[in-house]
Amino acid sequence: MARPELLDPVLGDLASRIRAALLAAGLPEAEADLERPRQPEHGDWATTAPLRLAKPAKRPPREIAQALIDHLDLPDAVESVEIAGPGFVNFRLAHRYHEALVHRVVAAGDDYGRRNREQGERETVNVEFVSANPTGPLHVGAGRWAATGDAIAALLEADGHEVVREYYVNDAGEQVRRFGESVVLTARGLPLGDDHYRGSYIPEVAEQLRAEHGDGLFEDIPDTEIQLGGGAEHAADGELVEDAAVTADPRVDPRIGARVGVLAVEAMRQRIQGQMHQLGVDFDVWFSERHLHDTGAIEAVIGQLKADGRTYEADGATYLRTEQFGDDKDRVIVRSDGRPTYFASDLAYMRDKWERVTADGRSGRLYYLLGADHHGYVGRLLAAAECLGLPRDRVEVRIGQLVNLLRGGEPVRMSKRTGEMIALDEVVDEVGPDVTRYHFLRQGLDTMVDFDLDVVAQQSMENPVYYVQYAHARINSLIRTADERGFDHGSLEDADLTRLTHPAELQLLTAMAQLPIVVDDAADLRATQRLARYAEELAGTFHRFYTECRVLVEGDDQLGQARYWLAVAAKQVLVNALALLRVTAPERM
RNA sequence: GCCCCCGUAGCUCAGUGGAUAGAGCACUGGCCUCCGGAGCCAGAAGCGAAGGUUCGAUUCCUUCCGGGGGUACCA
Repeated sequence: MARPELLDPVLGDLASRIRAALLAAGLPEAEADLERPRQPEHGDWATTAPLRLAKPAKRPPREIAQALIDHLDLPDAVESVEIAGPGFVNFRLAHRYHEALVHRVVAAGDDYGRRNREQGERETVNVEFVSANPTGPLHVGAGRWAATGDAIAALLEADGHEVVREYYVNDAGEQVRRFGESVVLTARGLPLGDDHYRGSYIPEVAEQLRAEHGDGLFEDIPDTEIQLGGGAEHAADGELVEDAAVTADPRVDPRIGARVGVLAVEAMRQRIQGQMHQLGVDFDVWFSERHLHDTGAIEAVIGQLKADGRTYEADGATYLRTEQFGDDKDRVIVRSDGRPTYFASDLAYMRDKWERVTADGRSGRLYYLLGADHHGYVGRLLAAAECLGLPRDRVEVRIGQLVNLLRGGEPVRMSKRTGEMIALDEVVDEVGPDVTRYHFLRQGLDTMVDFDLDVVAQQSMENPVYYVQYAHARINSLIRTADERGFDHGSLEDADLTRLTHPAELQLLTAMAQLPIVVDDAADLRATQRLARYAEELAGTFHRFYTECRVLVEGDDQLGQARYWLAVAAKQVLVNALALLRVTAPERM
């Protein structure tokens, strides 16, 4: 639950006065909640304290409400108070509150809506998202995690926390060698096996590596000359070769497959980084799984878990006792042949992240954003956190439903096996980054999203992002026109904001006042759609204001100036909301 | 079998226990020679079903119905 009283000094003042009044009236202690009534006629803010107190105080709610009002020392910023319905107490803000808001917004500028936290209340949050395997380009679905993870990170930052945006690169394991084999076979012009990766990007990677390393890269070479992973002896590469005993394609020397795989994976990772950047998403950390192998972090965490008595041996394998922490069953971390599982990497990775976010005594938090296809991981990740001794409430795993890619209402088949797919960058090229991001951000994570290329490509109200951007472009046009006509807007200090009395003006002001609360709320719930819907609402109130209230009015400069500054402030709020969604605010469109 | 998500207007979706459940699309009808009509105003239309908790349930719990997804010593 958002706490408006913490974000707005006026509301904070009101809340404490309510608490004082309840106390003075001899009522039991209660939260002085403030919420916004649905109906505008019910005022700007309301408290439900009397309804909550009815039972403990054994008095009717309306009577309590009256007692509250009788003892309430009404602040200047509140114009009126009344009892309504079963026992709500409604407050209407005085006009000076709205006037002060314009000054607040303009003074705060880009910081309006952002919150400062004391050191003790600030968390360092590691937000891990996308983390798709670098064995192929990203598809549209990854765009959802990219847009959402990035916006949640931005919201947490605005809410006063420190954030690290992180991508976990699965650049170790058998899939790397298999990916390498696919590239080698393609480079040699040989047919691929059933287990190989396909798709037009494979020949592209083969060509790129050929250009960078020469043809010899794909040829089998004598044992004495082989070098793994750019010369260094990588444990991961050693494992790759060992794994190959069972699963390798006989046509490709596993050492060649592994070596090419490592290079191909890095090439793919760079393309993914480019895809992310194109969407406006730039990660702070690209964390290599290989790094965990190289540094012995995996063995270390296994050793620690064994020492802590979290494991047991069965059938020659090592199991982690995750079931006692809510997982469906205990999980293997070391296979019977001695190789660690991916889950073991996950454990080492989690420990590494936790050490980073809690370094220097900071208050850390781990946030995982996963697709519904990984929902089975939630239980084991949370159990893993407990096995590692991490506080459970500091590890958050959120699941988002998947994306359906459509064209003209028909599903676009995507199959990794046949390689038939439309990559994320192709989609973004077609419809643009703003539309792509916004389309994902305005819907909750629990809802499955249809991404219809034909619909999304339309520049109409099928895409509310244009509605919001248009409001911004309109304000700019307004300011431009005022300039061209030599309109004297004066200074904000001299503007007579008491002239802003039209209902459309008051609605706009009221909407503008909500941004800090919406940000807090959305950050708290990790719900980007809150912010997107708010931006639409704000744009709507501006459009109505624009239609009903002329700014460049003839013969009333004072009114024009007041409205001019209102528009300037509204633009700032719009810009700030769009910035958090990482959607551009165009001057013209 | 077990687990997760969803079911709100004709369609796509908001709505974290509060008062008369909101937008967009689609449909119908309007918008003064004037700052951008990608806009504004008006109309009609809805919480899958049944129980329970609560002063109060679209929201929390149970069951049922309907739709989507997940269930490895895979990666």
